[in-house]
Amino acid sequence: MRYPESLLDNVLFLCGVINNRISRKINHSFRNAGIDITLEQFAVMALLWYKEGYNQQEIADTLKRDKTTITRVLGKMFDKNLLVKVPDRKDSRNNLIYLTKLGKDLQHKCVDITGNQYNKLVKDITDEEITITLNVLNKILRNIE
Amino acid sequence: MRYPESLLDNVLFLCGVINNRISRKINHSFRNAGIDITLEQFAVMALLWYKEGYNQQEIADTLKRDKTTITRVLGKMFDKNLLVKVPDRKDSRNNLIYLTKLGKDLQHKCVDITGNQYNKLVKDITDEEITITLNVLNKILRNIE
DNA sequence: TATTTGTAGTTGCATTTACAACTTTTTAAT
DNA sequence: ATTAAAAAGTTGTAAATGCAACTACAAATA
Repeated sequence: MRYPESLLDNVLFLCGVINNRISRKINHSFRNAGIDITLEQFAVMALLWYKEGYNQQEIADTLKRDKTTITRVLGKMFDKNLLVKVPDRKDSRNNLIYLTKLGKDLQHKCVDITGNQYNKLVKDITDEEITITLNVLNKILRNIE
Repeated sequence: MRYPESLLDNVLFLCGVINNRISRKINHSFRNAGIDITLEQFAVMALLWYKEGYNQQEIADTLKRDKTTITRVLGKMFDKNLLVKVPDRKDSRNNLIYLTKLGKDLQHKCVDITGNQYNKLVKDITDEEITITLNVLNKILRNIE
């Protein structure tokens, strides 16, 4: 039994706060660079970096969000002409998602920005520490499910 | 330069996902126990466990949320008669926040539930691993600010 | 003392998030 | 072959979240 006394000794609290703070920070960086996109929207673009043509459910599963969340995030990205939705001929339930030219251009700019931020965040942390942390967080994630 | 390739090798992604999943899980536990409260509302109650009479800004600072967020979370808790807002005589800008009888009763039930959940989440993780993880997360948090 | 600056709180607006309930389409089972 | 079950997507509703702009009050300064 080791229930933490202080919030900053609580892994779960820290995860929540880091999540909020990072979102704000990166959203800010995007805006400063004149890029009208949010971190959540970027997460979709980052996925499509490796492979295009996912359907919405696959995107939801990979990003570990509810599919209704993805419906709405994608909706905003369609409106901004970053993505297109192509009906799947083989299974008409699926929407396959592709980047537009505009989406691809933005993707590159955003990856630069987030890569930069990431390096700032993990400075003065050793590779070993990161490895252990990743391990612990993945264990916690498995323990939730 | 070590920008992670997979999402599950990304501390920031993991923090976000863990945050979402935990919220859902604990909100579910509360609902199953017949408690009409959310994790965020519980966070406020947990704070007041140690000391009552915080003002809203202090609550926001401690929970690392914007004060507008706190205004609204508290609003829902006032509606449910969990908290009361007392004007500060010494500085009439402040609202001092106190638990009601109902709030205190719920507080106890909720602490049991979250304590239980916490122990499940960190099972098969050593104290040393937790310590390192806390250290890393706190470093990241400082690097954001 | 009067004015400026700072702090606490609220409201309008937008985004992300999920659950419940629904439609449409596909797959499985009887 | 018809029915039942599962899967993909959307919409309604609600909570948490933050930013911008605002009011009200307090503190500092000129």
